[in-house]
Amino acid sequence: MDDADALFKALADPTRRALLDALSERDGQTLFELCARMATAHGLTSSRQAISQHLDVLETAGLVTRRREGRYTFHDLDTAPLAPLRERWHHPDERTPR
Amino acid sequence: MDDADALFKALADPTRRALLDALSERDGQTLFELCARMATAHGLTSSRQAISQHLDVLETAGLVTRRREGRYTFHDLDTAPLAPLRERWHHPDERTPR
DNA sequence: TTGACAGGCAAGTGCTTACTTGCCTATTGT
DNA sequence: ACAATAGGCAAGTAAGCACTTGCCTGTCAA
Repeated sequence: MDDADALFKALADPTRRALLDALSERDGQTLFELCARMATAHGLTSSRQAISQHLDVLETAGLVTRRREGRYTFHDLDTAPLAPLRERWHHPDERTPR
Repeated sequence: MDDADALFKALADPTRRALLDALSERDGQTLFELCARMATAHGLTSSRQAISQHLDVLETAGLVTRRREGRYTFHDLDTAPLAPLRERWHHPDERTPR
């Protein structure tokens, strides 16, 4: 699975996109913080394990990095893999609609 | 399924992304043209029906429009649904890495 | 008119994936 | 020390999805 495939597969799930939303508001959230935030702010009722597995996928895609400190694991957003996505299929000058 | 979900699901498959690539090079291709292009330029060995179903998904996501003329169905790319994708999760001014 | 061409429709199949369940490890506060 | 906290690991399940198979419709050229 190449990088692009991992990236787009990661973005395909609404829960994972909500996680990126949550992390874009504030970096360094723990798994439990993200679980609470999903339940409240995003109205999702996902279990801890489900969220953890989603974070695994996001980490594989390079969108999330983890750093462990003591018994806490903090999650940070990395938007770098999204950069090539903006270039692709985006040539408004080349195709003027009407 | 909301719009964003349809969009990201559509982008999740590599064959569908290749179809968007092919259509971004030239609009107005027929199903058989796209089949041939997938086989040659993109090295994919997908059947006609498979490609057709992929185009259904892309059409649902609003990324491809179809126009029928006689016995031909021409396919056009529409990048408009991709626009909100550029804004989301990308605020480089708000998060300066390092 | 008849056959070839371009495409549509729908059911079935097998793999992927999101989620659960159950248990385990490590760290911290009292 | 011990219980609570924070999280990891792995197998099982059920739904989704990509693809095939088979057949049908509409269009055009000879």
